Amino acid sequence: MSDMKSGRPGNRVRLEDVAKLAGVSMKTVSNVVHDYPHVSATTRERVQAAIDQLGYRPNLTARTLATGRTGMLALAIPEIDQPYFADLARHIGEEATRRGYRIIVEQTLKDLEAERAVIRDREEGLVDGVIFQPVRIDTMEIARLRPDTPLVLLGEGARPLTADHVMIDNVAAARDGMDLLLRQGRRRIGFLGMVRRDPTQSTHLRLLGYQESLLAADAISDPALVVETDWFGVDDGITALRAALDAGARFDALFCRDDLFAMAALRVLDRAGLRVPDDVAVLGWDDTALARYSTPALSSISPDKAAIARTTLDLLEDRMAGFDGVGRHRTVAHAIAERDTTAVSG
Amino acid sequence: MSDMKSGRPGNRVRLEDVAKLAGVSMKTVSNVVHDYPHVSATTRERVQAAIDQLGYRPNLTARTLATGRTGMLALAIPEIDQPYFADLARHIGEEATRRGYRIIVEQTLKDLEAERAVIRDREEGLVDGVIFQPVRIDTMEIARLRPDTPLVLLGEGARPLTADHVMIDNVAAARDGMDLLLRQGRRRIGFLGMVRRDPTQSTHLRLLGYQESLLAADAISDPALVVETDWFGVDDGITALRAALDAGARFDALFCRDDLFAMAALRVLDRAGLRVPDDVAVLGWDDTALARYSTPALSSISPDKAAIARTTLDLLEDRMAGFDGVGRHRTVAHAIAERDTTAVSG
DNA sequence: ATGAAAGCGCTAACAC
DNA sequence: GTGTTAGCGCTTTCAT
Repeated sequence: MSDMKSGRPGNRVRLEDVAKLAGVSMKTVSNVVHDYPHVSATTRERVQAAIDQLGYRPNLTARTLATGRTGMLALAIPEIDQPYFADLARHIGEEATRRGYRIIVEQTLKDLEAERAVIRDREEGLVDGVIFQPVRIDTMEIARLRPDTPLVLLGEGARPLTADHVMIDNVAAARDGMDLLLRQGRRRIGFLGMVRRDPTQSTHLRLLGYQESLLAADAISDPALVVETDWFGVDDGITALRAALDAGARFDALFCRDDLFAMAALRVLDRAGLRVPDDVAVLGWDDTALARYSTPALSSISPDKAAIARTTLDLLEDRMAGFDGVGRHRTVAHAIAERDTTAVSG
Repeated sequence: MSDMKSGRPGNRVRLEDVAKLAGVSMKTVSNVVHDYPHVSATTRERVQAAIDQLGYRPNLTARTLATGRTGMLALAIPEIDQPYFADLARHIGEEATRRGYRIIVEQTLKDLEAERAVIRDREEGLVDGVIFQPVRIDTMEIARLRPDTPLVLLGEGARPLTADHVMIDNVAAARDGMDLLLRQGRRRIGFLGMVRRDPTQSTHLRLLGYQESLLAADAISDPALVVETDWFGVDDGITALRAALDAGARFDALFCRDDLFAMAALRVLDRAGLRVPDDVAVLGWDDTALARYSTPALSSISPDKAAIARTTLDLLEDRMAGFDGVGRHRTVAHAIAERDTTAVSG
């Protein structure tokens, strides 16, 4: 009942209070807090007792100011509720916790100004490092800024020479997915999700792999099989695929830019009375919850998200430790999660 | 090429550097930075020029130490990649940004120790407030701790008198969902997802609403219609529902504890050759991406997540402004997103 | 093994 | 309108 003044700061227990109570100097308390070995057992005990009695917790802000380390990392992504980014955040969050960092999530909402803010905020000393999946911002704009804070880029967007980069090999992954479909004897394989004006490179790279595979397999490569969309997302996918079918397009498989477009495919195909996978196989990308839990379960290109998280943190910790070489690009493994939508009938 | 010493802190531009260059005092620079009105135009200009030339950015940590405000909020949730929490994080993140806060995401992974850490960390001055959806931790354990930092609780778990609380009326929402099903003439309505040893109250409350509706409508209330599961998640749901069907249970509707169990229902019903919604209607809870994008599209109880975010921030800002009354409990609106799985046939 | 004191960069009260 | 200065709470040489 003593200091219940609504919990406002100001009446918090400080290092000095502990020192006073224990009858030692601040340095000694600090030593105990940090498990510094050269402290006599009795002193340690006395100090610990004072800490417990007072319920002392070090002020992290003051520590940050004194040490220059915040112990925080920024994770800047377009939208946390997009299944892929939710998965990514989970993995990066876990890996960060494992290594003793906290994560500040910055949603850019695919907005250019918000992405610029991410880059600028690096300079305010709030975080030790930044993990950033840009969508809109230009490579050179990132490169131009002072490298005040370690930065690792994710995805296929901007890739300035000054920053590290983690991604999967989109072209190779697309080819792997296509090869699976081709091995099943699928020949009229459509590409769903050729997003017009996609500010990132991803769509382009995946389409490239799609084309390469088609060429190598002597399968049908027809512009009519490539379904363009106005933008990302299930609704755009539904509209576009429906229009394509109405226009007479026929597929025996759909290679989708991501799981969201694959969900669109499942919806439209179902409405059109086409069976999956018997009439049309469907392959998604990102291996999100959507893929695992849909019926039929969606096969999907599966980036190794845990590896992305590990690699990202590795690179970032290098930078935080002072490494300042030219930007490194790391390619992380991918696999194909084979489920119902590419099952071989029979 | 001057201070390119790898961007390590220490050689950052400080307020004092700006003051020196502009030939004014720190206070004046501070005034300019904060848009303090009483600064002569010429002075302001000169200072701004110095700021731009040096690329000065205020050190947020120092500001925090001086003001006691961090401008950060902690969002502690079980798992960011669970669709409901991803949605929630999106809304809370947007609302927080709107009000000028950043969000630190703390994943507790439904782990008791991690939840305790959340409560303890409040005391380290890292954040101005905490938004916390507990799963394991005991009410009294939360109540016992010093209320050093404003706290708002989410969900139906612990509800100490000392903390504010935001939730939807689970019993009423369950009844609303059941009434929809009953109006359609469904009589053998099952409850999928009676999670054994659910550490939260949610399952219990939803089941309560389910029963109340059944009773009020003189519909069939049969323990065999309540499908128990070992734990949360699609896989547990699939196992449990399959077993129930094998054991002879028959439903014309499934009221599911959440969208994950509803996805399980769609999978199992499909495999069993039962049509949705003609043979069996399915209703989920949380209105996540899973519901919107599945085929058939899942009807789902829809908590007003934007309202949850707004209300939560309102309460938190009250507390941060010094309010220290007894814990307030706010009930937020819910609706039913009606989609294919409860569509009326014909 | 422990203590004293000088910062870390900013804010805000108080002077001028 | 602008300058001085004393903190905010911790870390960290440098003594002892």
